[in-house]
Amino acid sequence: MQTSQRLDQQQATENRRRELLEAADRVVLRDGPEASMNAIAAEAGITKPILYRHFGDKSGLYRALAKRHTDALLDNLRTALDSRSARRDRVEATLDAYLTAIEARPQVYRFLMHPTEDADAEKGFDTRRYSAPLLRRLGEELAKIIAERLDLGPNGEELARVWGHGIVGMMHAAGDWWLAERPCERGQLVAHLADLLWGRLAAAGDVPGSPGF
Amino acid sequence: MQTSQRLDQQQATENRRRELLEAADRVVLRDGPEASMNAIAAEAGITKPILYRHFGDKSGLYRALAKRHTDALLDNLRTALDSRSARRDRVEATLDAYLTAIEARPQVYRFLMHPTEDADAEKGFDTRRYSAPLLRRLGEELAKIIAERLDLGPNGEELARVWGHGIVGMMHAAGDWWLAERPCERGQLVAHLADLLWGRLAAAGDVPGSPGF
DNA sequence: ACTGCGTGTTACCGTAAGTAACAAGCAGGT
DNA sequence: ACCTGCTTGTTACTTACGGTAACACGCAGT
Repeated sequence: MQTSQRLDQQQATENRRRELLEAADRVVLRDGPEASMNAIAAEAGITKPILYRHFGDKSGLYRALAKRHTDALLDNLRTALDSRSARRDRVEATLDAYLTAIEARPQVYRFLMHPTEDADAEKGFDTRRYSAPLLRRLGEELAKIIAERLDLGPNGEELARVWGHGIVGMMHAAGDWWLAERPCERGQLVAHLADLLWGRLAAAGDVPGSPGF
Repeated sequence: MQTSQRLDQQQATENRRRELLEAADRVVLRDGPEASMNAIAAEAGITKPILYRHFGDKSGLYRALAKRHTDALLDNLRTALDSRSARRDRVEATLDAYLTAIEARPQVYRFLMHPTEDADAEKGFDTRRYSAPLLRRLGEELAKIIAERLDLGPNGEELARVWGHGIVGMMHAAGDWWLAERPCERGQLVAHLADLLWGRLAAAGDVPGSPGF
């Protein structure tokens, strides 16, 4: 009968796809995001056209690859956010989880955050096409959580989305810089960022004689 | 005499360089950051090798181009930060200046924020090579201002740097998302972000029955 | 006249993305 | 047995881009 046949086939190609993604992963981890399709195909023991059949084009492959890692990272962050403790502790745990992840595997992180652009550019320039997909997704995800757990009054939906993207951006930029310069311990960075979110910027005093801030 | 000669010549090549940069600017504004060296050369009415003589390689040209725009943007932000008013007003003015800039010229913004990577990758992967130069520079600049104007106690230097990069990242990510989705007016976005920096996240109440945040 | 230097060219190389076009294995139906 | 259709795989190609070599012109100053 052909229906279970079809299912077998479907599963087979999905397995194949998974294998290819794992090979691509190895190459990207080794060579960075600029890995060529040829190199990836070679690692998988095959040649280019098969990759193209499975993933359409390079950005397709990279999207699939990014999804895997993003899903994994999001899981980590969610469990950190769901720990049963005070809000500040949860926020710090989440920041820490993110920083731990990018510290442990900077190549993956670089790949996710600075992807090679699609560059099809269909019509003029579509701004939404040109942003790091991980950033956006994290932002939306955080926005959802904020919106459903915090009482932000009217306009809360909008506020939550702005905050979601803003916080994720803060975390990303600070993490990026920290990873490059290593100016302090991870725990320090987490504390500093939490302080910022907790309004210490607004509360700080001016330096006497300065034009003020 | 050769000394004034030398000066004339030097100025001449600098003028030429400026012309080339302006041509490159036009192309990048038209075609986006993926503009080819050929296209830029054509726009300037010349051919590739001259570009390479002036700028070394593509990333050299792009660095020069980015510097112009970054300088201009930084000027705007600085004057916004220097306005004589309450801290919150100044912060909002700065956010607004940034958002106005990226709104007015999204192509420039895209070029600055999502640059094509250097990818020489000398030794393994040097993380600091792979980040948007504008973000870093803005972060450092803001850190300097924060450090010199706010009294942050011991560790203030480090705190200021973390905050500088964090705030810039927040502004960037939120702006990026806002530019793509246009979920609200600019003024709204500014207010929301300022609220976040002013600690409203910490102060908000839990939704009753939620796992908390 | 010769030298030096900056401007400009054409023609080329290497590499990478992406695409035919074709070959082989393996179901199932007749 | 034979054909059909589908998936997997190949080789060989095109196109485009970054970058470079080699050469030619113009134009100061000695």
